[in-house]
Amino acid sequence: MRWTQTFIPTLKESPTDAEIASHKLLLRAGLIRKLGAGVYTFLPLGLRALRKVEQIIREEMDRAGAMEVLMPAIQPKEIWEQSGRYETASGVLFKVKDSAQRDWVLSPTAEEVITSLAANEISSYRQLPKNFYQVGVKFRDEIRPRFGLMRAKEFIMKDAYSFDTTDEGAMASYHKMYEAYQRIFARCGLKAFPVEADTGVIGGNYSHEFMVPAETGENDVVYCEACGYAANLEKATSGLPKTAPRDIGPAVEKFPTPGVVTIEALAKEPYKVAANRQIKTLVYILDSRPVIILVRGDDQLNETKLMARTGAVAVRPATADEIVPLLGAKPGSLGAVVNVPSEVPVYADDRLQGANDMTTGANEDGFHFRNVSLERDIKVTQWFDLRTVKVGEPCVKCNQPVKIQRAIEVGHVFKLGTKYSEKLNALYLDEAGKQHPAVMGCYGIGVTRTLQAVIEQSNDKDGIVWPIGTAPYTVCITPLSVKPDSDVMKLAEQYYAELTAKGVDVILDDRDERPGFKFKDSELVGFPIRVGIGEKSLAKGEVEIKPRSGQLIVAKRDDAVAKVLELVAAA
RNA sequence: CGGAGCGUAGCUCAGCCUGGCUAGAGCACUUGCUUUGGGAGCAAGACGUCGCAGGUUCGAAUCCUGUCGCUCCGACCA
Repeated sequence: MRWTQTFIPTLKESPTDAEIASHKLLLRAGLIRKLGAGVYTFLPLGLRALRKVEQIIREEMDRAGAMEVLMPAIQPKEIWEQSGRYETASGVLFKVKDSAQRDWVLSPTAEEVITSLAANEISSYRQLPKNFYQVGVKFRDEIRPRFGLMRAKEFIMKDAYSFDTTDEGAMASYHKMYEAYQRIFARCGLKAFPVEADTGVIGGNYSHEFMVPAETGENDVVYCEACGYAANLEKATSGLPKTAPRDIGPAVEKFPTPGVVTIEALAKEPYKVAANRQIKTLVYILDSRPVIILVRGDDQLNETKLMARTGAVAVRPATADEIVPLLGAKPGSLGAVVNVPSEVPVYADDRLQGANDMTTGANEDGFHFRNVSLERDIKVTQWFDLRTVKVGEPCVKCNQPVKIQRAIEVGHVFKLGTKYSEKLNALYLDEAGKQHPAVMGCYGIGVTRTLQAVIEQSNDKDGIVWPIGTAPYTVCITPLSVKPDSDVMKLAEQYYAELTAKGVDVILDDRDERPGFKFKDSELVGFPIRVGIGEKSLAKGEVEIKPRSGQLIVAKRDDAVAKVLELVAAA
């Protein structure tokens, strides 16, 4: 491709709405343009990079035995109601009506469609296992689109769905995808690693996310350098011991605490109750039903765990107006010792199990109880792991201190089980003629997000530093004179023809611009290899090869193509 | 949805508080000349419903009301 024949609108300054490096560079390097919040046009260069990522994904999915299909992005409301997700995923579903007032969903994912297909087309164990995938546009009614392609209303996703006869088969399918994902991200030039993950409204019981470490990510990953344990903070547990029991008096004791409504205030003079000897009492509304939640004073409730443990679809903290009539006191004086309505369940964090000598609110403004025993004084409906892990806690597997890292989620694999196949009747007959639901898995990769993650991970002060696998063009030939009959331009044309014939993606910067301008542009866009041809060095029979991330190489004019091919092969 | 902020040329922004003649700068763009190994110089030029609607006023980019869009923080997040 010749630079003058494509469209690469680079910007010296970055538009104000870009906040993070990768978003700025996507705009500045002329890869994308914004149409509206979370909605972007891919320009020629951006589309080429996107296609590279897609191509890698297709090759690895095919290699792993999956088949490509293409499913509708417009889906009837009914199948979403059948799976139950019309309600549970309601917050992010794009819902539309056609002119006949029929309801449709713009697809955020395709479990319903593929499972309907399997229900109709697959009837025998002889047809299994199968894994279908597609690459296409997905929609999500993001409340707040952010960071360019990272969190958009419309994006490209690769989604795959496996069907097996048995749980073991499903695990095998899962692992094939898990391995394919590792290959895909490595080929994209990304440092991505798998972590244990929550399954959210997709459902299922086993799941990993593929994370790219980045401070601008929207996830926190807990990991242990000693043993390799890694989990999303929403899922992670640690090896902290339970609260140590002590010798205590025979009964709880009420004491006045006027104006004290925080853990911190109670920890100070004159009360001096350490946070780890306090019970934090929270009231939440789980699917419109109030519950009391107890965690230790120095712990934070993890709302994702709360949803996962209770199966709730929507959780939110109760408001003060809801709490007062329920427990008789305002937040800050709440507890679960007395005055707990019998229909309100009490869920307590495991770490409080067996704890005593604790202090908690008395459900009376301005009063607390001390000398509280969880066992003796509180009727706990159910114990759960509900707390959020903190940096430095002992690893749940090996007891070494864990670390926490921000990260971008680029892929997610789920073992779904039979949740969808049961609801949508994807049944098969086994050898004995007995009917079973297929055991499913689903596997997503955010393609556009992956592209941006590559840029977020690979850039410097001058611009993007494309890994060779995802670069829109691998080589940029930069003649410093573009006069058609000049030796410089003739050689540039020759290199262009030779490299193109060898299957290398080459762009020839044939713009009649000053050298500095062209150099800056090629570095901003980030082509992995630049071949510079100038009159002065050519007079000595030399040209310059500049890897974007390495030292300048001076090559003889007749060796340059071989040298470039060598660099491409080595990458 | 709660909080904060911003909408003026393709981009970055000034002007608004304290209303006043013809709405500005830099970059980008067009033409010419010069320049030619790290985002050139000079000259000339083109580009604006000042987000939109209404109001106040002799007069509104500027003040008021409404509305739409965008950004950030929070909530949310397959």
